Amino acid sequence: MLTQTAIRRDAFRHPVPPTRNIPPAATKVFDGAKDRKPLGQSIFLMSAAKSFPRNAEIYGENEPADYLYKVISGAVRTYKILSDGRRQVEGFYLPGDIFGLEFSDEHTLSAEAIADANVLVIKRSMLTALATHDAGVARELFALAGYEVRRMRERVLMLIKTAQERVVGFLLEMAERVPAGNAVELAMSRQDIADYLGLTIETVSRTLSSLEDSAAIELPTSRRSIVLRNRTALSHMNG
Amino acid sequence: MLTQTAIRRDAFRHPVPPTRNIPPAATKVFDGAKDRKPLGQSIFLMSAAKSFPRNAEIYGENEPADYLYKVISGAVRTYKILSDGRRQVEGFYLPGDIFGLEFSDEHTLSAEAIADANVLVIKRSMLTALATHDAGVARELFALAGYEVRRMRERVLMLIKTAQERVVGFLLEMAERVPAGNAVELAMSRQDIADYLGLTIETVSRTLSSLEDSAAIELPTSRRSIVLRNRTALSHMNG
DNA sequence: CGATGCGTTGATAACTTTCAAATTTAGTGG
DNA sequence: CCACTAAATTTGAAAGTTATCAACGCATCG
Repeated sequence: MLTQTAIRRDAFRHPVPPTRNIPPAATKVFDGAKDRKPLGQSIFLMSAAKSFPRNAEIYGENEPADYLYKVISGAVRTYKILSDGRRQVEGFYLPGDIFGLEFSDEHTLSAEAIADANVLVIKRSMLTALATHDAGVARELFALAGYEVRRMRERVLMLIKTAQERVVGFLLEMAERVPAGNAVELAMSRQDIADYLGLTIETVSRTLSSLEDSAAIELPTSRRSIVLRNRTALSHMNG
Repeated sequence: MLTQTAIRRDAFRHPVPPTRNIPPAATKVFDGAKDRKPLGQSIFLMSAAKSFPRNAEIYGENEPADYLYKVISGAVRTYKILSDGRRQVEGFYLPGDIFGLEFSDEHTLSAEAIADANVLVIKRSMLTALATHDAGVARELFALAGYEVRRMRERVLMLIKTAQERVVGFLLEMAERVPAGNAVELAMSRQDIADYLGLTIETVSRTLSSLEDSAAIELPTSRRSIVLRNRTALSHMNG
């Protein structure tokens, strides 16, 4: 919808940050992962780079799902708007994360850049073709699907819990995904978090304040940062 | 844990009910499904049959995930027990449904028979081997993972809604999965439903009563049956 | 430095859970 | 087939949690 920069074909030379210790990837199709190889190792070799300004739409629900994406920098959210206007944020994607995986012709979610984002893009038809001849690619695609399933199962588990447990779970999740000590830099707004957790922004805010009161976290003036003060206590609160 | 009958090797001759119009399966790995082929067509050709009495454990969390299962008759639930005793039911599996798909070495969920159940069982190592040589098997496994992802996404969407929306969503889901007109025969108890929807049994019961009061459904004396009286109204309530 | 939007806080209402008890169904044995 | 027991479900009342509506405070950016 909004701007998007030109597509370049030099993905090989892109300063791709080392893929973080994301999901364990399966080494054999449908086999358990013993070794923790980063995901999407060979999937994005032939990709193009693209960038999106803050709040730009990357793809929309019901649009053809012709590409797979990998975040290089910035952050992305996928979401769905319900008929009554509620928004459900399905996931946050940070550098190294892959998003846009679909199993039918159309996207079932929309994707937007939370902050200015650079992403790698690869055509799905290309991947399909590659997977036919390269077992490694097929394996990685399967591993990707597997990672998605596990992530979703954790998400379901989180959504049946109380507000405090959800917020704490979110903080711990983020702390794990952005390993920068105890200072967690959040790319997303409170509203994003609320829509991700199925809560209102007020409840998220109140819960954070309450966590600060109990000395479990600290809320610096820079609102997008949260410092974990007592992980043990937080883990305990996580259910 | 409980009894389990002998394993037979004559799965070919088993009166396998026609796979219902479950998930659309991809025809090409990572490709959208144009044709709606039933899932698990070739996966269970080499399977063994096994039966489990009501409430018997089929597998437990943290046990090695060495098999994939397909329901022939009866019903199965997968679930997880949280540290504080809460139970989260992850899914219900009816005849034709496949369960037990995992992406690591161990089961992340437990599975139990809701009613006396006959299931087909196939070794995962066998599938892995088959998939290496048979692209059809590999495709089906990928499609299965894709179906799981979509199911989970719908589940997440359901869990951010109100109690009434969840219950209505559950009823419509069941009506779709067990196409028997408007009389939905539920295999599971109210407690199972509650744990599936992240609600208490009282809330589920009250919501059903309320739906009956508004003439949207009818609750016959046989408690495991629910008649949908007004699907339009129900769909409207579904959000 | 002031507008502007994001985030926090307060008060109240709505919803869901909890605790308790009443009903009803499914089984069992006579 | 009926009475009886145990289990499941429903219903009621009160408490607890989260949402809603409203106002205020405070970063961010022009």
